[in-house]
Amino acid sequence: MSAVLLIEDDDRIRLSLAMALEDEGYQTHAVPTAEEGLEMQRRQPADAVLVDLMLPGMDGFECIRQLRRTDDVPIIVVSARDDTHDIVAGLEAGADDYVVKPVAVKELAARLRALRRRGRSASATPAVTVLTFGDLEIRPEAGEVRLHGEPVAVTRTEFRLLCELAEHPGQVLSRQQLLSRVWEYEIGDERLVDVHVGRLRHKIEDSAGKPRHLVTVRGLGYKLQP
Amino acid sequence: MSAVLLIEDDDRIRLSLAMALEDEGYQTHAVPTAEEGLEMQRRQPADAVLVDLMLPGMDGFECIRQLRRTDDVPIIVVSARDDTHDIVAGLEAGADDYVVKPVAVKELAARLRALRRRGRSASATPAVTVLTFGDLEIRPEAGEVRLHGEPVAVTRTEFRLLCELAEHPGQVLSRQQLLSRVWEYEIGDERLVDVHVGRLRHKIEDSAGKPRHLVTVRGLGYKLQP
DNA sequence: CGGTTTCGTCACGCAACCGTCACATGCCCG
DNA sequence: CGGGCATGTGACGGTTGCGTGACGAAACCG
Repeated sequence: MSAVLLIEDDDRIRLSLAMALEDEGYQTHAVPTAEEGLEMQRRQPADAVLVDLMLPGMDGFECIRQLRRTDDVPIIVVSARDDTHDIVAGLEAGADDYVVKPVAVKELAARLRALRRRGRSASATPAVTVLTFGDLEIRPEAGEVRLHGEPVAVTRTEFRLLCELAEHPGQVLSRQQLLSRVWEYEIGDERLVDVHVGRLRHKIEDSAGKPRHLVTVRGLGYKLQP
Repeated sequence: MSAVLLIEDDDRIRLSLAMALEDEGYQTHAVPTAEEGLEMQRRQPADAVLVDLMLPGMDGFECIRQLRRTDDVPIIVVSARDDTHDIVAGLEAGADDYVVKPVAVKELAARLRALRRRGRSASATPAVTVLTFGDLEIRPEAGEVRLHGEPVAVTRTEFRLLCELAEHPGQVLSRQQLLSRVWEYEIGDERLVDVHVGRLRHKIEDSAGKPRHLVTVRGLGYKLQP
């Protein structure tokens, strides 16, 4: 599965294209402006970018140039304008391909595959597994936790606790189990777990009062909701 | 200067396109059949191939597949047929791009440049792997490190440390793992790693206080961020 | 042989983290 | 409705982890 970022201001086209891409098996993020697209790509890089040229605010050409300053991601221009001048300008700005709307999604998918084949191998891409719980991402090998794509600072015990829960999604783990697996205490104060769960919640929950991920099951323990 | 092979059966198009490409600065070989094209590419490989789909004898699809068996050269289909089915089939056969006739030579040239930018395929360039982490480049074989394109003087242990981290981008490596892989100490003072990391940081980070690449993950170890 | 670079060790100090406790809050059930 | 128990939370030392500067030994190089 690969992720695609779609930057297109026309609501109808954006939504329908996004849905069509999802159907083709692409995880799609769609935004209406170049600014949002750049922000998105910075926070959560996609594997390919589709960009319209005529956008409110920053236009597509400038968007491509900005992207190219830091990113080697495949870029396809998807524009209604079909004159040679625009095509050349788009490609010269740094795009890899240029298609004219309306375009069949099958064709887009084929062009994405062609680009991926060709794709640069040199740039370093982390090969880390990601455990996803809604807007919460956990990368065990990277020692990293992200909420809404933003890295969250988590301490070592909190991280181990979170990983332990994440390895058993939706399953309740008792305080005793957690003590034993995270702390390697066979006996100890179970309240210790509460404290760390509490601290963790403030970091990975939008509202610590009403946790959506790290839920307590009264009398039994805690679990991490998918 | 780069050489282009044009495979197109229509005499008028072939000749006019070849001339136009010459004007754009491409050294062009134009042939009317797939068989001749393959022979040509075998004897005198061009840097890019333009191929029509409807050809007498072997058709364009088969021609592309044959080419791809031995050659990683950029291929652009130049066809009169503009339906999705053909486009997808052409790209799936191994082409990198597909344009519909009539096409402006300026556009063709821009697409060739875009492909060349992306190019760098295994067979085209000698494999000097370069690991890129934003503005940081590491060439293991060359024993070279560059920051913002500027070479940075790094000692031998620092270099090996850096390579070890770079080979696992985004992954946390513990001090113990680093000691064992870089120093081949199975036991030893883990603080040794800290010291070298610290020294390395002063060289490859713009601000050693707030490292952007060589990040420490408290309680776990270090990692190199893409 | 003298100077320079690199390496490993050590000690110090700051900052972050951890575990404990005490208290507040909320939930269950009679 | 109210007691009792389970859980949340805030504060507070003690501890640990990490960055850093200094130093001597070893290696390297002219």
